[in-house]
Amino acid sequence: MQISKKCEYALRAMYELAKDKTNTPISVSKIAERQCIPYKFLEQIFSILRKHNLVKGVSGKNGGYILYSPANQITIAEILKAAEGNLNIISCLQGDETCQFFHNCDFKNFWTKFNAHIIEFLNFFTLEDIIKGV
Amino acid sequence: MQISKKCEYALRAMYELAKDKTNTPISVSKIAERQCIPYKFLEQIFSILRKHNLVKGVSGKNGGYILYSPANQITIAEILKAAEGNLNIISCLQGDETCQFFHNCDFKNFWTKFNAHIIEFLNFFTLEDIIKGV
DNA sequence: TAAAAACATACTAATTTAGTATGAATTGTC
DNA sequence: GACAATTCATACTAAATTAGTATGTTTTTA
Repeated sequence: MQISKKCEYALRAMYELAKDKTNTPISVSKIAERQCIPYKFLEQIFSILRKHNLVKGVSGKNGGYILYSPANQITIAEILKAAEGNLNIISCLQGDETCQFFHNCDFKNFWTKFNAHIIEFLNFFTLEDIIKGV
Repeated sequence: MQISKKCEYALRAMYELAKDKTNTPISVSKIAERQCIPYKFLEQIFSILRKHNLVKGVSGKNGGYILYSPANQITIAEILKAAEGNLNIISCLQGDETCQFFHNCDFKNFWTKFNAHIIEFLNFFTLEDIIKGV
């Protein structure tokens, strides 16, 4: 039940982009430095964020990344989902049928509600909210 | 952000005890069999649950475990917290000062709220609720 | 006294997480 | 056109965590 470094870094990186109002690309190295994130690890994370259309990459000199959408339209859920792959708290919720009790599970209702509760929260807040201090 | 097997097993084990209305001890081996949990792993889990006063152990032949309190007084939060050690979603919330931003973190408000949201949910439901179908 | 159980602790194997390494492709500047 | 700064791509490795085993001792009932 821990938030991974990857998720934390993804959020912090997106936050750095969101804070910048110049709308010019910011390089991975600058963000890595500002947020104390290992450079090469962050490069990987940006690659994922780009593939999920959360950022746009600008190649070449003076290149970098910018947000794909306005900060008030990017939810925390989207960022975490991209970084983590999914937002399911337990594998049966993503269709892992290897569980003995997959088709008759006394906990499925509970897990489903719990997961929905979490996702509802993460969907509610955007990057803009973090900038405003939550 | 995944629920560990340990947590899942702890919940299932507690649930097995809660379902039994005879109030006589149930052995680890019976619960392991009923819930398809590796026996020795489950023994360890019960040891933890006992230390957290969630179950009482009865040694010797015909021994086993019984719930420490009525099922409607044992919350899911208590069980998960015992199994996991804590319910913090991110290490800074449990006082990990190694983070660069420990004293000035733009995300602390958000994580605190998120964590509270999760714990509130887990505190609300008891074992009895699971038996009733959530 | 034998069997069935909890209780204790150390070890190991598997998996996931976090991070490195290497290099190709793109683009602006001199 | 060369060079530098950047993204983009992919494979590898090291550290940490999770999941599970192994080897006992102690307690209690029949």
